[in-house]
Amino acid sequence: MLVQSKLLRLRRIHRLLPSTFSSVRRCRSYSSPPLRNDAGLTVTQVVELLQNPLNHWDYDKLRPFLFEASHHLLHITIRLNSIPKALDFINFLGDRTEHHQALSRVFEGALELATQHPNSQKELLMLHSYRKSIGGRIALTSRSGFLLLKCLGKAQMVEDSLILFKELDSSSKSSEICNELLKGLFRSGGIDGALHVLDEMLERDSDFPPNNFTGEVVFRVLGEQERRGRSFADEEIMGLVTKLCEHGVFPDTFKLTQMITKLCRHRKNGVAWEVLHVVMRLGGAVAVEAASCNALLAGLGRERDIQRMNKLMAEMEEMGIKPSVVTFGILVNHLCKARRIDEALQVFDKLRGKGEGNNRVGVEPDVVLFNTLIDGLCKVGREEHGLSLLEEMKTKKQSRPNTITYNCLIDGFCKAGNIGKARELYSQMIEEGVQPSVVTLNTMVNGLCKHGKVHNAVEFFNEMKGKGLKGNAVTYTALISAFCGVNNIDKAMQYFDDMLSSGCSPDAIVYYSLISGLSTAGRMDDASVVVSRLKQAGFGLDLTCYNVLISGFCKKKKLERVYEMLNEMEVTGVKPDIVTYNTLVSYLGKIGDFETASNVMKRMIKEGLEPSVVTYGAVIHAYCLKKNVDEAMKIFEQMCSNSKVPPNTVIYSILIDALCKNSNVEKAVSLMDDMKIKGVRPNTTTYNAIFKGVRDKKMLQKAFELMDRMIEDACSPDYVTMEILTEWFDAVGEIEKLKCFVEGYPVSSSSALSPTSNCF
DNA sequence: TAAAATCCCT
Repeated sequence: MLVQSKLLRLRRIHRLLPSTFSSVRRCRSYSSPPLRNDAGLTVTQVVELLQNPLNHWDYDKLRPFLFEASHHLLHITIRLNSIPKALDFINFLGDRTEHHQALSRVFEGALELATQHPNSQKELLMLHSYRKSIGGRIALTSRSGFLLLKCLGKAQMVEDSLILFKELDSSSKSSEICNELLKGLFRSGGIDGALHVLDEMLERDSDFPPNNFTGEVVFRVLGEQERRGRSFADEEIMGLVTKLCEHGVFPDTFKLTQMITKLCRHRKNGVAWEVLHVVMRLGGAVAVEAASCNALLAGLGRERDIQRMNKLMAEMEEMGIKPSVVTFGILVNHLCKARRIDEALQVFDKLRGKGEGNNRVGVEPDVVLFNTLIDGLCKVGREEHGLSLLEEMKTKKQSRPNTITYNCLIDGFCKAGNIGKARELYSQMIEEGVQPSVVTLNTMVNGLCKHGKVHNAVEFFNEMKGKGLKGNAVTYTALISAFCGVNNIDKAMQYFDDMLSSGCSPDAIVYYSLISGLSTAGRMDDASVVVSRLKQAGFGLDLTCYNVLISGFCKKKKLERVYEMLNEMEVTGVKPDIVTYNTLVSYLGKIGDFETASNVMKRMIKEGLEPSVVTYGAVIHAYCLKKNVDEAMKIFEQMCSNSKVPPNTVIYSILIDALCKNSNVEKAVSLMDDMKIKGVRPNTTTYNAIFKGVRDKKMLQKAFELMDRMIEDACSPDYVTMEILTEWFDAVGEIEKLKCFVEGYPVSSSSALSPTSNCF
């Protein structure tokens, strides 16, 4: 009976323990009032007693402390001020009593001493190992559990943490302890364990509900960019946020924004939306500020989700969440990217107070907003309007034009072909003291290259190098593509080497442009070298790159290399598209391998790819090469009746050429008429084919008629046309008509006007 | 400490 009542009393004391944290801290000054046990000894006297060697310790004098006031043992242990002595004390008592509370208190004291130690982490771990070595016979107090979990968490000892947590009885568990465990588990990537602990904390009427520190830990982890171990499932994120908010624990603006940003970056707009709305619903405008909404708006904008952007903006207004200048920046950017530039300008005018309701929002447009608009205007060819905004910026202190402002405008004028204005803007920015960046350099170089001024581009680049501005992968891509474009492959290769030796790190695109240039030039060996260099640099080929290479190898009739590419595509998981199949079908048709060509087409259809006009063209071309024009015409008829893929200019040209070569000029002429009816515009190649046919059949009148039609179609003759017609017209004495034709006058004798009079 | 703007390949 007596023992039982004592135990009960002890348990009551025990329950008070979490609140003794602060008193423990106060004890560290070792100035607690003298406490006396039943044997008349004060705490100070006991501490003195324990300073004696171990064999002088008197258990009987100590005993009352063990039962009457075990919490005094904590003070005594701390005042020993020595961890080895504390351990002696534990061993001494452990040999003499079964009383767990006493041991627990002394152990707690030892842990407190360890936290004071300069190398506290090591000492705490040592005490943990000690406790483990005696089989965990020492029960843990709440404070002990807290200290040990904190240290195990730091040491990332997940297993030990979990075991320790399980050992704690539920009355010793507290929110603080759970938080420490969570922190440790998250630190070592043990999400599953952490979620389990959180489940307990988040239960209804939990003894250790989540507090703000729990929120700190959990929300920080949810917002982290990358983490080891597995990441959270969408439902887990939603569940945690919802339940924590239901317990009144909300993320701060920073963490909420970070969480939403992360979700949006991982293309999880749906979850991001839900998260924000849970916090909005449970916490209201106090818990959600514009920054978090901005993060979601930006994510929605990236996915072009206009509807939800509008909905969120409306909700912000309804809840009284004040939009910031960034909010409007995102909105304007989105409208510009959707090419809805006039709506963007309307929003902008509202901010400037130019529209109706003078600036109700109280947000001044900043540099970014101006830049966004200027870029938007330039991208739709309204660079002059952009220029007027530049002037407006110059008059405002808070939004002076910066490098990006000029970059946008320079690019706009370059793309519009106004290189002169682009150069002028460049000089202007230098005059205004706005520093050009590598983007400025790239924009100018690319603009000059795209307008046939490769030499000027090189000059500009060298000039900038002299000013200490280095080029990057983008600069070299522009130059390499330009030199490939004018078939100066050696120069392109030289720039590629320059790039590598100048220490510029190439991106995948610069490799792609060189591979494409080399392949189109038929230099497949060089292309292969670049491919292996690309792989060495850790990049992979993409679909278009494979297509370009396959096409190059086909032209060189290197079938084994084509198959090599196709195999590689399969291994690396790059799925062939219609372009790949068309290239193959076209090649197989040209070498006359109809069987393989038809197998490839079957596979293409099996893969769910519909034959395109190019596929039909390849097949028709193949039949024509085999002099099987009848079969080619049959396919053509099929295309005409199946309106899904109507024949285009190329298909007509192929057939007209083949019919003419097959001496069926009448049919070819009727196809020309068919084109006119169907509204398919012939090009120079088409006319060259039919001219050859009518020349071989000496159908002079038909030739005149076609010449007039060629002029009507605004299609100009090239050197092939002239070759076909000159000798023939010379022989039949009609060379004057050819002159008229070249000048763009009608020549058909059925014309009412006298053509010759017009010619001279 | 998080949220909006510029340049390159097919």
